[in-house]
Amino acid sequence: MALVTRPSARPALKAQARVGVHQRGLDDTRAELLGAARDVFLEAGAARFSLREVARRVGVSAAAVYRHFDGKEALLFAACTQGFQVFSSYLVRALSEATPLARLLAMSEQYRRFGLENPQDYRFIFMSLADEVNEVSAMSLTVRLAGPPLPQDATFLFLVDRVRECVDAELIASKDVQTTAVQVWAHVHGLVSLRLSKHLEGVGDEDAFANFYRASVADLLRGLAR
Amino acid sequence: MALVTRPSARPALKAQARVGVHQRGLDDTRAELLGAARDVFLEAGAARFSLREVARRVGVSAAAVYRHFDGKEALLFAACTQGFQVFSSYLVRALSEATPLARLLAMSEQYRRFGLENPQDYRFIFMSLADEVNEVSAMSLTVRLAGPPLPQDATFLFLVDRVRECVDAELIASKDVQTTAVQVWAHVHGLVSLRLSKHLEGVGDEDAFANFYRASVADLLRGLAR
DNA sequence: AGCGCCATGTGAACAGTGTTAACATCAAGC
DNA sequence: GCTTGATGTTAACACTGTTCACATGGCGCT
Repeated sequence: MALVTRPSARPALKAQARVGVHQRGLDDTRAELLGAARDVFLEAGAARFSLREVARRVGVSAAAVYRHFDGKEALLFAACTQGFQVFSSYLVRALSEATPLARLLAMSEQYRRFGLENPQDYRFIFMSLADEVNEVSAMSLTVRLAGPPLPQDATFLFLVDRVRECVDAELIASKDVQTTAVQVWAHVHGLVSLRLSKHLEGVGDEDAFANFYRASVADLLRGLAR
Repeated sequence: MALVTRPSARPALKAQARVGVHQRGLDDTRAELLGAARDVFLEAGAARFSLREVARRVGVSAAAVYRHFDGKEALLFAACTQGFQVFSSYLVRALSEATPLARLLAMSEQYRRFGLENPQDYRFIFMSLADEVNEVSAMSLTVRLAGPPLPQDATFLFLVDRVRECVDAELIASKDVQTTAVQVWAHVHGLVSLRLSKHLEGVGDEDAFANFYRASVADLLRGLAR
C-alpha cells in the first residue's frame, strides 16, 4: 500500500521546541498565537489581519490554529481580552492617589495614556468591530448575571467606584452613579478616539493634547458638580 | 488562426441597460457601484466587505470596478464621502431653530439622530479604519490649505459656527472657539459611538438614551458656561 | 508490558478574495 | 475611413479562511 505522497508529517520547526509537554503544555502554542495575533494586528491593522500570517509567525500550520480557537474572529477576541488586562493595569495606577478627586483625575490620565501609548490596542478594544469581534467585550453597562466576570466588566466598575467616591465627597452631584460614570467615560473616549483617528491634529502635539484633555475633563466635572 | 476559446466578450446583462452612453455616461456605472458599495457595507460590515460582491450586484465584472476606482479602499472612501453628504443633510436642519442655543442643541440632536439612524454610515465615517480608508475623511481640525474643500471640512466648520454663536451670545465662555467645538464634538461622539458599540445598553431603550444624551450635553454646556 | 485514547499537529483541497494583464467593443474626432 | 480612449470582458495569480483525512506521540488503563 503505497499512498505515495504522504511525507509522514514531520513537525518541522515546532518539534524541537515541544519536548515533554503534551496536555495543556506550558510551551503553550496558544499563548504564542495570542502574542503573534496581537503583533500582526498592530502591524497590519484590522483590515489586513491574517490568520495564516499569525500561524506562519509561530511556525505552525494554519489548520493548527483551529485546535486552539474557533477561527479568525475567536482568535482576535481572545487577543482583545488579553489587551484588556493591559488596559486594567493602567487604570489601577490611579489608586495610588490620596483623594477621591485626585483618583478620578488620575484615572482619566491613565485612560488617555493607555489610548495614546497603545493606539492599536485601544482601537481594537473600543473602536473596532464591536459587534463582530467583541460581542461581549469592553466595558458594558449591561449587567452580566451569568458566567464569570471578565476583566471587561471590572474596568467599568472601577470607574463607577471612582465616581462614587467623588459623589460621596460631594464633589459631584449625581442621581445615578453609573449614568454619571458613563458620561465621564464617553467624554474621555470621545477625546481619545478622535485623537487616534487623527481628527484632532489641530490641537497640537502630545503635550498640547494632554493639556486640552485635562481642561476638557475639568470643564465636564464643573458641569457635573451640583 | 483559431485562438479558439475566446467567446468574443458579450456584455451580458449590462449591455441592454447601456444604450447610447459612452463618455461619462449618465447611466453611470460609477454611481451604481457607489450605491451598491454602501449597501454591501451596510449589510456585510467592514470586515466582510467584498469588491466582487459589489460588482456582482451591479451586474459587472470585478475588473470593471478598476475602471472607476483604484481598488477596494478607494471605492470605500468614495462611498464614505457620499455618506458624509447625508450627514450634512442632518446637521443643517438645526438651522431652522431661532436662537443660538436652540441651534446648538438641535445640532447635537441631529448628530445623535444621524448616528442612530445610520449606524453603519456613522461607524464607517467616524469609528473605522480612519487611517486606512478615510485618510482625509471626517471632520478634521487640521486646516486643509490646498485642494477643494470637502464636505468633510464643512461639517466641522458648521459646528464651530454654532459654538461661536453661543459664545457671542455669552452662553458659552471660550478662549478658542475651535477648541470648545472639539470638546462638544468629542462628547457627543463619545456618547453616540459607545451606544453604537453596544456598550451603553444599560441606559435603556432609544428614548431613554435620548434623554440621557440631552442631559449629558446639558451638563457639559453648564460646565462650559463661564 | 501492551493498548488505545486523544490532544495536537500536518498537508491537501475548496471556495472565495483583491489585483493585474491581455484582449474586445464601440462612440467620437481627426 | 482609421485611430483613440473609455469601458467593458475573461483568465490568471497569489492570497485568504475553513474543513477534511490523516499522522504522531505522550498519557492513563488493563
